[in-house]
Amino acid sequence: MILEKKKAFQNFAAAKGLRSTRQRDIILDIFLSTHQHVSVEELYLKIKSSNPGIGHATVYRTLKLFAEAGLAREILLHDGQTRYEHVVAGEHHDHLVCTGCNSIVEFEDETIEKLQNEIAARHGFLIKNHKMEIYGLCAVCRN
Amino acid sequence: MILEKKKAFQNFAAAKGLRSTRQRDIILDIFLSTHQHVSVEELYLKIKSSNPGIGHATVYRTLKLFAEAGLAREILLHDGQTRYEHVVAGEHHDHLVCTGCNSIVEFEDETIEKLQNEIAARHGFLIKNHKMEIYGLCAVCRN
DNA sequence: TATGCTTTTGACATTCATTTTCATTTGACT
DNA sequence: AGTCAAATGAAAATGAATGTCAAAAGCATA
Ligand SMILES: [Mn+2]
Ligand SMILES: [Mn+2]
Ligand SMILES: [Zn+2]
Ligand SMILES: [Zn+2]
Repeated sequence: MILEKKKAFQNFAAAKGLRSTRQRDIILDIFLSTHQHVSVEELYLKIKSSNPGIGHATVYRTLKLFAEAGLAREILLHDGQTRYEHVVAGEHHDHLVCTGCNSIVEFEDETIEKLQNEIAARHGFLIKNHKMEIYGLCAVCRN
Repeated sequence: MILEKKKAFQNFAAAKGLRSTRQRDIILDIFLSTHQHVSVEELYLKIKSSNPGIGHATVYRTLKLFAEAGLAREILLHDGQTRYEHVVAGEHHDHLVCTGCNSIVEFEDETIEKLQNEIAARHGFLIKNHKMEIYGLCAVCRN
């Protein structure tokens, strides 16, 4: 799965005429080894610990590339930090976010997705993407 | 309706021991006279034109109060600006956002709201709020 | 392997929304 | 009027993200 993603990025890079660089390899490795919903800063720090040379700007730039390549999805929750999560081909999910402990639970709901399409159609919208987040307290934090 | 909101803020302020100030009155008046989904900056400029003395910080602080008082809802779209919209008691809606012309269409969907509650319950979450935005091109911009 | 051209990088500066600071002003109560 | 905490606003600070640009690195070609 990790190999597939590396392959996918290689293909994307080749198609776009991007060069293969040590930095991009490292950042991809570390991103793929990371849990879901990493903030750019978290990732940057993790990268720095093994590769002190890599700069802030490069991490930002490279994550945008991953998103463009379809490997990563940008997530904007309400903490002022951009996060990225792994994209699993053909899958989609939304998020339950605990405002107590910041944990995130993922969920999928076919019916909601279908209703979203209907709503968009009814208003003549052509959907590009959507976001849906439910904020509240998780089972642990509500007590 | 405007009077009710002013009353509601008075009550909120009284309950919280907040003082009644000229600035808060002005900001509330202008907020209530404003169309939906105003950015803080837009509101600030509108306020300044009639009341040059009022500061940036006060507008930010006061809008947060309105949100806390239940008069306003903070809306974070993806343009880096915080917006506020009017809250109509007992009503809730979500947004279709056109990435072409930045227009916003509001919609309500009972079924989706119900499904959200079920999902949260299934995961033991206590919902505080949620956001759902569908991004795409409106009927005009898709052509 | 060396050359030449172009992309990429990273240190640093910059931007921009929002928050903080803090001296001054103001509201509310006596 | 006097007291005092709350509120204000100008200016500075913050912090995420982006822009700049000289130096470094990739890659095609000789
Ligand atoms: Mn996720
Ligand atoms: Mn709205
Ligand atoms: Zn929690
Ligand atoms: Zn449009």
